[in-house]
Amino acid sequence: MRSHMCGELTVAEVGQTVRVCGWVAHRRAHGEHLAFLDLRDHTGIIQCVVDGTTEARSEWVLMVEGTVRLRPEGTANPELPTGEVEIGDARVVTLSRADPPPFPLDDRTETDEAVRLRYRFVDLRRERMQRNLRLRSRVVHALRASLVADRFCEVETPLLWTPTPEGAREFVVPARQHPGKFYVLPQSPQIAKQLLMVGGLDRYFQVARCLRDEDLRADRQFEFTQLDVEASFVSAEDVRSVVSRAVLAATRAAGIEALYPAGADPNGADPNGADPAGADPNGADPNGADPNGADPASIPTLTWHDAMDRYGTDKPDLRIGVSLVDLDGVLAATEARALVAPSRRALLVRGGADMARNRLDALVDRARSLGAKGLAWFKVRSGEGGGLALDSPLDKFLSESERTGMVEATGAAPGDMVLVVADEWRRACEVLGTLRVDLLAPSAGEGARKLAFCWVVDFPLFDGVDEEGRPMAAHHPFTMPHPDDVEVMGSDPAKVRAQAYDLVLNGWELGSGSIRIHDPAIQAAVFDALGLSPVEAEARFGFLLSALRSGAPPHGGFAVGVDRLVSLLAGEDSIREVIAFPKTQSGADPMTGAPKELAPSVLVELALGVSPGGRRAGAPGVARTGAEP
RNA sequence: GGUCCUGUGGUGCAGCCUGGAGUGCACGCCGGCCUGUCAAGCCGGAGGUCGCGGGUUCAAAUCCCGUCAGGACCGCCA
Repeated sequence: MRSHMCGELTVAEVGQTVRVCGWVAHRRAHGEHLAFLDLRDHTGIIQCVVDGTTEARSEWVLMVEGTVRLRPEGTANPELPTGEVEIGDARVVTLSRADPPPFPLDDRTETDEAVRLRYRFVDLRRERMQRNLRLRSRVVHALRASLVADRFCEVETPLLWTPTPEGAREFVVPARQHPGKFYVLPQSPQIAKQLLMVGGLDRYFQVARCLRDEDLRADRQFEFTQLDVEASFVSAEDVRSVVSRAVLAATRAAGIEALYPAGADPNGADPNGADPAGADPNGADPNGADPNGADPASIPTLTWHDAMDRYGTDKPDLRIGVSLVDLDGVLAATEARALVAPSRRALLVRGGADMARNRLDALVDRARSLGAKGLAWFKVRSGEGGGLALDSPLDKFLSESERTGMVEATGAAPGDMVLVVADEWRRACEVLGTLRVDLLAPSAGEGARKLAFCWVVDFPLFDGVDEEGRPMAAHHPFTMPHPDDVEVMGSDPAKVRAQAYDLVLNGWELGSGSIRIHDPAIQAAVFDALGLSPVEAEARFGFLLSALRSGAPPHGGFAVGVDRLVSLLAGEDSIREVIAFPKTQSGADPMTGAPKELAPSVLVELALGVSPGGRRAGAPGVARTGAEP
């Protein structure tokens, strides 16, 4: 039907008769003798010159045949890649007419997202969406190629799975042939992939759809995609190496070569000097000869404890070249009662000394809302005789050695500000860690091309307690405890480290994984620590426990959040921008009108009854749904 | 379950705080003119349940209450 793509016509094609197909991006009619049609496909735009008039309008679908020629002297358009040439003597065939577009398709105006989603089939024509979805395709292809090169085998697992009442709320599917019984859609293929290891698949991966019926966010949809990985006879390092190679291949497929930081200066390095990865976005070749060329060691690893201690979070943003500072030594004997606590941590804010009082008050409020008892601030100024002075309500309680100690420990200089939280260790770190991101994180625009991956390892096995005071699994209940900590599992569960690890990118958790328990005895001990009785455990996970008794290889794995990875690589704040047909925050689809009620006959066949009193029982708002074309 | 922001011709916004005629801007749409434009230009025109309901008021886009929708966040997301 077509001989060329719109965006690929150049001076090399001058003189050729070509046929292109696409949508009318712009029409410029000059009376009865001349009209210009800008024809668009996903490769770009080409100007077609009609000698006469045209009835074509915006977004009509045309086939245009004509001769490529150089544009007349002085009429080239340097803004267009095809701007040197045009299709002359254009003969136009209308393939499809179109209503006027419901919103502008250029990227200059930001249209309301509900309108975009209602007409998503039109929204997807926009350059931004084409770029994002094609980036996603390259990234997923690179991930697959990397794992295949590492001898992994892609296996599909069931979508109609069995309820495993742990963790996220599950989507439920009625079983027509078993009235009153239900399948559920998998929160992840976690157990299935462990069974594949028992089944001798050795190295499995899947680009897997996962479904969780939890409230939606900018970075969360009901259904999302994970690169799911599991391997037998591997160490945690082996798994991380495989995943590192895959995500680094993905970043190269996205056209981003440079990682940041090469070596993080924990204190005071200026991140603005870093090279912002100026790679050609179209230059990456996902089919390159060696999909695993990058060195996985270029992703730094830190322990969970160090991440909490230095960055106040288990998902540190290493683009920020400032970390938290321990002031326990400096303030060991302080007279300042507000700074007496089990732990004192400080955050240096470069140039923060000119922060206005109302912003300071807002910071203190923010710290309190995060659970801190207070937030102390010290503005650093030049003092008498070249020394330094601190400007703070607490300054009068500090000794001279405490002043100089604080300044030296944080590396503060005149014009800077030091924030201090005195509290329990974890709370002090978490509060300052949040302020660190609030105050210092690069904006989406300036930070988008900087990629700071890191691995966080040695997570605690348990985190927090449930309503009945039992410890809860921090990762999931199949995670292998650290071998040195197994013996204290019954006595001091909080001390038990897990062989679990997270991959973090720019302060976002990209995914997590662990070495799994392959020993039924250890699995039983973990279930016991979680307060799960043997009878309960057998009822819920009997098939898994049976598998572990049938010759289970040591194994471990990982899952990468593909939507988040792609949105970070694309520089988008919301994963909805890298998903073709996402749902709104309330879980609706403005295009199809889903979710909808079912005909009573369908409910009868499924042996389902709908109880009255549901919030949308009367179904007002039906008139607003459904963009029937 | 909760907090906050938003809702005004097809699109993006202003108007709201301080009530007084559906007032304004830009784009788009329709018609006319126009032989080198490229976000074409010039002239003219059409297009509105100010999300919805209730209240206050002589009078409500504007103030109050409720509700719906969209968004950000908390809870939640093993």
